[in-house]
Amino acid sequence: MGTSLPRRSAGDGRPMSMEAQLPTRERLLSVAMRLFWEKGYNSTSVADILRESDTNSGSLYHYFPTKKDLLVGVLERYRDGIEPMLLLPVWEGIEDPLERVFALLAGYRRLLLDSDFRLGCPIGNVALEIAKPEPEVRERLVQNFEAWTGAVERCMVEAGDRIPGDVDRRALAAFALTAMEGGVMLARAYQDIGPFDAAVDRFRDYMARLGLQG
Amino acid sequence: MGTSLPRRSAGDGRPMSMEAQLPTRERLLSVAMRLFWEKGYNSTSVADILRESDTNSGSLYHYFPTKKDLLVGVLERYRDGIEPMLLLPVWEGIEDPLERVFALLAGYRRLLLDSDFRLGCPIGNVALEIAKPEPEVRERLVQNFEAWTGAVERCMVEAGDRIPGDVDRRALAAFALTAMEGGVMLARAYQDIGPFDAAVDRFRDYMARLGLQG
DNA sequence: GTCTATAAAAGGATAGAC
DNA sequence: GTCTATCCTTTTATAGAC
Repeated sequence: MGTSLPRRSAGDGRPMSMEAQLPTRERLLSVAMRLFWEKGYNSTSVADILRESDTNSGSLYHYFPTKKDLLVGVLERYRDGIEPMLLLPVWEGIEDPLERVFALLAGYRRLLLDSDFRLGCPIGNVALEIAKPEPEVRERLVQNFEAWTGAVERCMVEAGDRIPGDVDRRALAAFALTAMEGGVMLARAYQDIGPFDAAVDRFRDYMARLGLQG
Repeated sequence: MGTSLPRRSAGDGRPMSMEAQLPTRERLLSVAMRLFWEKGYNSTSVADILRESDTNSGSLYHYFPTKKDLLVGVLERYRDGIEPMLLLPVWEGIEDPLERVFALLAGYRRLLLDSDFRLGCPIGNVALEIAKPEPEVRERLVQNFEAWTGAVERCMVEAGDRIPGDVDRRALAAFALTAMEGGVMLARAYQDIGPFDAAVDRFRDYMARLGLQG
């Protein structure tokens, strides 16, 4: 009995989260993803991660020799989660490719509001937080931006002749990312969704004027 | 003799910088501005600031009871420096208000290139680095963004009927800020000026299409 | 792979003489 | 206002038994 049940008990009175049932390595990544997102990389200590994941130091350093290695693992999970965890939910029931672009932006809007402006883009945070990222980290940041931009670019391509043929789809997708990141930054500083909405409105207006000129 | 000369000698062999001649409080602010910009707030230790400013701990804590107070002072100096230190230099010899907007953006481009992508917008860095800024800090971040946006808005207003009357000048200025911040973030992550140029190009194209449709 | 214990350094901040 | 010395906490990381 109980052979493959989670070996850790909730006997300390703390509520048992879903994270608690994961195997150690996954549990560490899951908790680190959340804490890096909420508090930032530098402001999250290894001790924070050990406590919230109910893991011992020896186990963490068994899987991740340094804190930076843990960040690399987290960035890879963000990257691999863009399709299933970010795009799939916000694109549910939306077929129109251009509507999908704005549904994605609306997802960040929702996140800002639901978190009272504590959560924005986890990649953008790390990108500005770490002044001189080591190559391992920087490469994963770029991979995340590339995956995001690539997905939006495919929407722009699928929009076909609704966008004039001479407009660079890739550049349009990159501009959506730029506007999102800038909008998230300002909304968090102002603690007001206004600057984010303003950025999306300008981007939407740009798209509209592009179309009108086809 | 030597009554009002800087009381600190360069006898330790290190080169004497211009910062070294400032009174203590100014010297601390000057060095902290530079280090927060280069390394970020969290990654700059009080010890770093003391070493680079050749100051004793007691003096720093005499002027700034906590590290956060020092950050507040730095943010106020960034804010007050926007006109004289940022705008005045890049607008030198440029009278056309719309050209001034792009000259400002070109200033950030220059900064990224000259610093090999180590320096971007010091305000944007802090805005994303500090997950839950205390009110004192957050207010100064907003003041910086407001001062920047206000200056660009005045350019848009001065452009008069070159921008159609029904276009919101303030919204246009805010979009310039959004594009700049997003562009700087991506350029630093990619270590490539391409993403920044792409953002400015899209913004310029948007401005052009606005004008054409007046 | 997991556990406890702890090292070793860096962090922000303070005390008290001058 | 400045100086030296130092406190106390937190930090990342390691040792070595199980």
